[in-house]
Amino acid sequence: MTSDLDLPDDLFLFHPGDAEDARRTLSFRRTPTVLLTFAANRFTRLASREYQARFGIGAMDWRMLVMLAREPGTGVNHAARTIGIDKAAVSRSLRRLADLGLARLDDGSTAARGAWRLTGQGAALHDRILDVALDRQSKLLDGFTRAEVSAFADYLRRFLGNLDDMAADGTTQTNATQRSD
Amino acid sequence: MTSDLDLPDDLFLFHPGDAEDARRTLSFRRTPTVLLTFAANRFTRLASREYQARFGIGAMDWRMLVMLAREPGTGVNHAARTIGIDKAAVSRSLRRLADLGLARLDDGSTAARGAWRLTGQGAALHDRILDVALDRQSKLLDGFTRAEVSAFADYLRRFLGNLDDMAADGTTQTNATQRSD
DNA sequence: GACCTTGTGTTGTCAAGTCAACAGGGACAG
DNA sequence: CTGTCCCTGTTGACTTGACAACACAAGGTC
Repeated sequence: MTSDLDLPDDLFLFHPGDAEDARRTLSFRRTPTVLLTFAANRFTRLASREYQARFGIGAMDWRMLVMLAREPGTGVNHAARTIGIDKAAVSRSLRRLADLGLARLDDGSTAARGAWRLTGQGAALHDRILDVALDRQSKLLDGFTRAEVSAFADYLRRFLGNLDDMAADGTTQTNATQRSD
Repeated sequence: MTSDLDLPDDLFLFHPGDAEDARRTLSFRRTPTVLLTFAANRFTRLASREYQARFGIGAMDWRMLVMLAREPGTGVNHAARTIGIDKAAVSRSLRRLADLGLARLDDGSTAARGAWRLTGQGAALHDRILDVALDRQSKLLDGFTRAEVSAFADYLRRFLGNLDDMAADGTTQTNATQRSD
């Protein structure tokens, strides 16, 4: 609990300089949660548009491709918990991917416990988009040293951990996101 | 352009260990854009739910309260550019806030160029939520030193800057988010 | 003053994701 | 074997934000 000592609220507040009738409120430039939200929204929107235009799938479907590339045989629930979105959205995304011929159910899998994997076509598309995604990311991390990138990722992981703690406090059901590798 | 030298793609890749049929793809733990998206999605969802339950407004409306607290007399377009979301969403949010008696148009402002500000009730609600928001954020930054928080914010700002550059490259219209304070 | 241009705000439509309710299969106790 | 419980996945209703098209006022030019 170092935060109470080291992080006075004042650090994050915007103080109306020449006053008029502005109020004491959040600083946009110094408040991590604000910056985080801005950055993620803009990033997702841009990526979604580009992937849709170039490859015909959205950002959500791309995430599912990665998920299936990483863990063939994944089910809806596991995927939803891993990437932290609703299982309904996952279910619909998988249906889209199946319709496009990019993913399929394992032969032995029932409707109740589906095991999904990429088709050959899906794997090929995944590899193509992966190149683009890495290129985009390298542009977005332009100017970062390797150590800074590591620190950035470390901060985000810790933030996510605290987020899981907070979510676990609020609800009985432990719905915390699973993260591996 | 240090990134090309310092950031080999390999840094971000997940390598299937015991192989089976997993593919080379993005690492979830080490890829900043992935972590960023996860963190922001989960944060917004949790915050939205809590604010809705406790105060009857969503995360979007809360952002507008902050915007109006910071710059009374703001118009739809300026607000949309500042907080980086669509002006249509801003327009509808302002209507909601007006219906709730939390915001109002300046007396002298026309429909075409509206100047919005908080009502007394809106200002009071803003101050109440601000306390909650600061408390939430302090929980989420638990374990961070002051220096780390600064570095975190700095990375996010730089990321956002690169994002704006990328968006500017893609489109003629310079739609970059304005950030002040 | 009439015209054009520009910027602002509103609205219709669509896609995406969440929540809640439900269907259906497995596992397990008796 | 059978009933119960739990877990998984699907679907419908709803909310939110994005995109695009439009209406409209303001300002400048001739």
